[in-house]
Amino acid sequence: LATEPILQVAVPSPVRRLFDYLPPNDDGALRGLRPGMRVRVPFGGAHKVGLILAVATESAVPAERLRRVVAVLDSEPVVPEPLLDLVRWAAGYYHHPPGEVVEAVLPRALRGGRPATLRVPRRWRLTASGAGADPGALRSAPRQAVLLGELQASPEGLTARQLASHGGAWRPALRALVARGWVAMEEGPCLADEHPGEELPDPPLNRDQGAAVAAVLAAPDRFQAFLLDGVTGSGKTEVYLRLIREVIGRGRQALVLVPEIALTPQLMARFRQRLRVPLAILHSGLSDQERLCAWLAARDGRVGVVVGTRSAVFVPLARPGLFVVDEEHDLAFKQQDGFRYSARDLCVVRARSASVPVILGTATPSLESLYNATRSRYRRLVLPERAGPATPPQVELLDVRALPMNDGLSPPALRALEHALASGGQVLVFINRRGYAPTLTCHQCGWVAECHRCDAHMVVHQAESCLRCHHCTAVRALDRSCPACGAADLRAFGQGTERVEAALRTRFPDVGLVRIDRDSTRRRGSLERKLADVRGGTARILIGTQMLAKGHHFPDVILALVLNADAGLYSADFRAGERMAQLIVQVAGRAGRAERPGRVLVQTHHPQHPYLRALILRGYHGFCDAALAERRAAGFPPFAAIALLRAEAPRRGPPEDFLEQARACAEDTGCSGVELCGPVPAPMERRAGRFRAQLMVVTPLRGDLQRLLARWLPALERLPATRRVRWSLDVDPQEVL
DNA sequence: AGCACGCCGACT
DNA sequence: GTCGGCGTGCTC
Repeated sequence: LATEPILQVAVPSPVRRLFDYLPPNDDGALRGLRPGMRVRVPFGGAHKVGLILAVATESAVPAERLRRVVAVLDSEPVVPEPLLDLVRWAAGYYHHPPGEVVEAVLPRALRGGRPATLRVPRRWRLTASGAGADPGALRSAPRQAVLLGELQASPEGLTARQLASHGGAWRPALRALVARGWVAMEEGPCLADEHPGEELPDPPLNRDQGAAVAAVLAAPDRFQAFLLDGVTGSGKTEVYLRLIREVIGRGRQALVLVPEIALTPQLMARFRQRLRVPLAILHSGLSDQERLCAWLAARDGRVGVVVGTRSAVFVPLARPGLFVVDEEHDLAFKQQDGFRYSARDLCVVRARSASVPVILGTATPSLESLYNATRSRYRRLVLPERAGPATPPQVELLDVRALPMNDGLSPPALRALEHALASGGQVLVFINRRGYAPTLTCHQCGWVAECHRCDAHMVVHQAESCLRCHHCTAVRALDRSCPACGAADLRAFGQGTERVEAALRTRFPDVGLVRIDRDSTRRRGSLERKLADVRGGTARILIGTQMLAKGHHFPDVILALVLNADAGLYSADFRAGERMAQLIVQVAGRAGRAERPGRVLVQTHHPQHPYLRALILRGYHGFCDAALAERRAAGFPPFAAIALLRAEAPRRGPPEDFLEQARACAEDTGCSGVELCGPVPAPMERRAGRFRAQLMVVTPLRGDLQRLLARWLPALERLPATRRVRWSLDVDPQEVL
């Protein structure tokens, strides 16, 4: 039949295109085949579950090669149209196979082709008022009375199946009990309790907060991106809360993205106290069913707010009203493998197509966002003051050149530490390296413990008595004598959190101390326990990696020491300086309150470095001015758009061959305004046993980059050399390593 | 990515 | 004589 529709399907495969199929043979299947429905299709030898992205009237594929859909898996689209738009946009922008983009969007529970319904049955249980209800009020409603009695006997709630097993027309009675407010339906563990006992009163907004709220509410039905640039403690969350409540009041939903799971509970707790709507959490720690539950609830408009990490940017929303990206500068919003999307950037794209505001909040804006604000693409809202009675900490450089160092601590740093402890305060020691020491070396022959699979040193982990590679999974026993010369004179060089902890325990044996890093918080609940020790005052010295710099506030910390800031100054990655500045400011933001302003000491061997000087003398925005001037001069982002083509293989040759051919392909496209850098070996060429190389594409104009990529990728895919490497394209890479 | 097909070495 | 190596090509 000439009139048969052609279904353009995204099939899970690394191929950068859609596949055309004919509708299934069974009768009636033609009715309403629409984009967003899942279909089972023959693909190669097997069957796969794909998603219809478009329905066309004709195909470029010869009719004899078209195959038929085996089954249509949904009677209604599972993915609503606005989210399909995001899929199409993202697949185009990131030049990623649409089938893999769909995999990122669809909850795992829907990828296998099972019906888009929860297997966790709904339950009904008594509410607080239902538990205290007087059964006498139900004298004229015997069914309700029976039902109430059954529910009273089952505090964990009853499912529809359980209720039906008692026979009779239970549904009207149940509906009546729900209407009385005595019984509530429950979806499952992913949805937070629907109604908190009491809504806390609003704290007053200060002038800047009020202005920020008013600015966003001035046009709630129009797309506008706001950069909420507020120092730590300035009350950004309160601004989000007020806006979210307005949005909910208008019957709309809000999506709030946070960089990591650890930050969701505190934000949820706060939202729960203040918002009388069902909330959903979405992060990688959920089970498939919990995730599906939250996803469906958001899609069907049954929750007012979704709080989630990176992948939550793909949650469908029935009535979006506001998007919030908290800590927008955080690297965690960029997926670092596979489909390398930026959740922050996609959030802005979503807001634009939904015609609603998006707020990017942070104390340390990324240079991209700051630049967007100066170009008026974003509107900047500033919260310059801490909301409570706190004063910003004083940041000072500590020139440690030629000073005798004790386990990474200089004498002035130790004196400051002693002084702070003596005056009854807490101290935070920040060192961005876990383990005991980054190097183990033989003092007799110079042998260094290296990873067999990476171009990296093994890190000494004293507590586990082992050597670990921080770039792959390699672990081995700590050598007792030198494997090269046999001498029993191995020494650990450099410092990690574990060593600083040991040194400070020896020096301050009577002072409570906690170490917070990935190693010491691996066990469930241990982070919470440590944070409780800090808040309760039993721990007065906190040592940790950047885990410590995120989210938590420690009001009794009156001194923060940054031990190794220099790592960010001379890195191969042009963003390293920006990350260092953000980290220092974030660490500084953890400390101090009004009566005890905090002090931050940054140890450095480069006190004259322009980045550090700008940061100390003129604050974070002073640093940004300096860094932006340098980026402009170098022609780097945000003054250019870049993409990185990476390749890796077990041997050294193939990645460079492939990238060399890729470079030739790029030149053959004849695109102008494009600069190709490389191919060059990655800064750590061998990692986990694989050799890595990269080719960077730089264009002053973003449009030129997209034009090039659109022509380049099809040519790249045809290159025979792709067979011998694993390759990937990273548009807007965050780590150029 | 999988999975086919296809052309050259060590085994029953 | 075959089982099987992984090089190349395709998936509507």
